[in-house]
Amino acid sequence: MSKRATAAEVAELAGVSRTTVSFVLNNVVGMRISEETRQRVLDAAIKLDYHPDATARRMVTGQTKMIGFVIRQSPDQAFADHFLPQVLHGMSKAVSAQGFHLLLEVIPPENHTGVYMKLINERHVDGIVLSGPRSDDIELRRAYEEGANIVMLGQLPGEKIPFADVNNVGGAQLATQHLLGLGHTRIGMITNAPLAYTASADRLAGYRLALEEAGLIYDESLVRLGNFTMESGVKAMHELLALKERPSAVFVASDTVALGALQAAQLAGLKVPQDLAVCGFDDIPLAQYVDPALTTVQLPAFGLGWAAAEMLIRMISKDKVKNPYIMLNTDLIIRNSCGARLAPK
Amino acid sequence: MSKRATAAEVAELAGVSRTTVSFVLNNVVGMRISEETRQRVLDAAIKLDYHPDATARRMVTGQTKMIGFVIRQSPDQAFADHFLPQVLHGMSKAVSAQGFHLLLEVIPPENHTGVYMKLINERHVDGIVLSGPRSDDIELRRAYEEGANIVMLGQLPGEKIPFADVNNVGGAQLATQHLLGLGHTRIGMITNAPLAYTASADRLAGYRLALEEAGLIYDESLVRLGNFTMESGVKAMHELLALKERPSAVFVASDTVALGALQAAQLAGLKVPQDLAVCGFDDIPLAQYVDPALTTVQLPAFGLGWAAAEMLIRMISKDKVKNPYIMLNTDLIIRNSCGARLAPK
DNA sequence: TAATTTAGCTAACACGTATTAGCAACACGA
DNA sequence: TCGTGTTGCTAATACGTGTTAGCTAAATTA
Repeated sequence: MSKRATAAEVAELAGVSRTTVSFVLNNVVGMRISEETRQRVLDAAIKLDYHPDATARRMVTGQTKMIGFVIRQSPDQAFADHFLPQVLHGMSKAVSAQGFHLLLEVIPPENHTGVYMKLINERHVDGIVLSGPRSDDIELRRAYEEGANIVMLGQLPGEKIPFADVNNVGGAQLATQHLLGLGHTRIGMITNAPLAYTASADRLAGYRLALEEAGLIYDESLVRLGNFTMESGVKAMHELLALKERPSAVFVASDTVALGALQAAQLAGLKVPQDLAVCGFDDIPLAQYVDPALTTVQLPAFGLGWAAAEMLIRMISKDKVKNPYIMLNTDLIIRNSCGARLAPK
Repeated sequence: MSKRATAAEVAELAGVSRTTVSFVLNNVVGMRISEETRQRVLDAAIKLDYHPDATARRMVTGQTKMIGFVIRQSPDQAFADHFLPQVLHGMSKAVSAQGFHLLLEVIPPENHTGVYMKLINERHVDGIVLSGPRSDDIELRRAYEEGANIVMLGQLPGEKIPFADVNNVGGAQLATQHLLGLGHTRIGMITNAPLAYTASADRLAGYRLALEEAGLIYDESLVRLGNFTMESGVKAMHELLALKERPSAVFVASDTVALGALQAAQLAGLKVPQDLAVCGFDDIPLAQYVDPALTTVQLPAFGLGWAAAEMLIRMISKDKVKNPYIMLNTDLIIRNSCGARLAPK
């Protein structure tokens, strides 16, 4: 590797001082440089293939121009999730548009939290986006209180830390309203996860809200809990179908769980959507390929990543962030499993 | 944000020199420090919540302890690919095991290549893993010749640049041998992409090799070209089935294309695998959910990421890399579409 | 002509660390 | 007493840049 050229060498070749080189190459305003000198410097820089050293620049500016993306989940889980790539894409776009770079860090939950705090403490980055925050993370809270630049992906109830999240309530409402609009009055629900998960509780709340807005009463006997897996969907649907007055539609707050639910319904001899309407949540890639194609709620994954990174960079730049709590809305993707494409009842 | 403590402040509090602080905190061997002094330094560091500044450390060591992962594809494409998350997972694991960090950079192909060379030129990273290298990338070649630490994910024919790649020949061979072992003698093939793509040509070569090893002659009329999409699979399969002597099995060198092929076969009234055996390539998540579940070749995505990062770090550390050309083998995942689970013919 | 401004540039400092060379005090053997 | 080690520490330098303060000579003004 040929030795790197420094600004000093450029200065020498151009016959000027290092300061002048800096002024020319950074286009510093207010500094009087003659056109001739400027050209000499530029020529020298090109001739020596000079590139300013990012580290030295970091040193003197005090800015790393880097943000960290910390994934605080089991790697297997985080990387299996189709959601992640799109979030990354959004972050990448926002970050590079601002001349920043993206540092990716995966911290298994069992690891001590200090591991990712090092990113901030040792000044590897100017701030972090934290995916999968945990409520028992005391170091996170302390870092925030000490003024660290942190944006969470997903919210922690009762915390004031800035976040970007999906409007789970609204999304569930959307799905439920859609089913209501198709004439269903007895609509079951299977959650995506135990209610300890904020997203899960919110989706249940959205379901309930839609029902009550429509003048229906919320009936707890129509609700079952899923836990991320297809199997939990099978079990839950099985129970719902065993009710003496079974629902004519089911909102499943997770596509994966919905796949299990679909399977259970078909196993019970029901045709979807003719005998039973089903609506999912997440819009996983698989959703459009299963039979019947799954009507579902699409999450703004790209937008979420983009918004989180954008807000973080604003915070770093000391720009005013009017509202550090971002909620992105969802879209309803209508396919075949809900019956909207059949003749209306 | 409370002011950061520096090593100098720790030194003052402990009543020693800054040098001593450095020796103690870095456990420098060969330096005689009395137990009492050592303790005083450690206490002071804790009391001041001291964390060494990564930037200053980079400055003096000349190492960034960072590697860049450059994705030189259209972001939409790169992030839609299920392959990426697993590769990232592998890299993340290798990288953190060596005390390195991972910088993620997405460069759309239309962008000037200089964009990612800045990562090296400006010393943001010690080396890069390049995904989706292009043969017309002259800056890449020049950087390599100048001694830059670069590992490619996937190979560029005729280049000496280190790479980690999947053994596409071997994988295709595996799939074809499997079909041969089931008694098929007239085996068609649909490629994953035009043959200009190395991976595509390699998979075709593996197919041919397996046939010839089995004493069969390679028949070009049984081969069709796919181009990444389901639609191309539909078309190709349609053509193969229209042959007057149609194949009894088809090896499709891409699961996505295979989905289209499956669809076409079923549309033609054929039952898979009874009437036609099909084998895919890639093992996309969908593969196990379609009906029939797709027999396919699984790529070592995690291993690929891990190996590439690992090798790069070795190069950076000036460790001898015995063989800078890594080829990882594939696994055959036997499901239902090939007929291996039926009674043997 | 003297005083002031201005154009065009540079000297010097700061950022926070790792590391080499060396210094003072003391112990020990001859 | 002198030389030779050894223990425990420190002074000083280097890394490559951004930036403030200031300097010289020429141009302008009074």
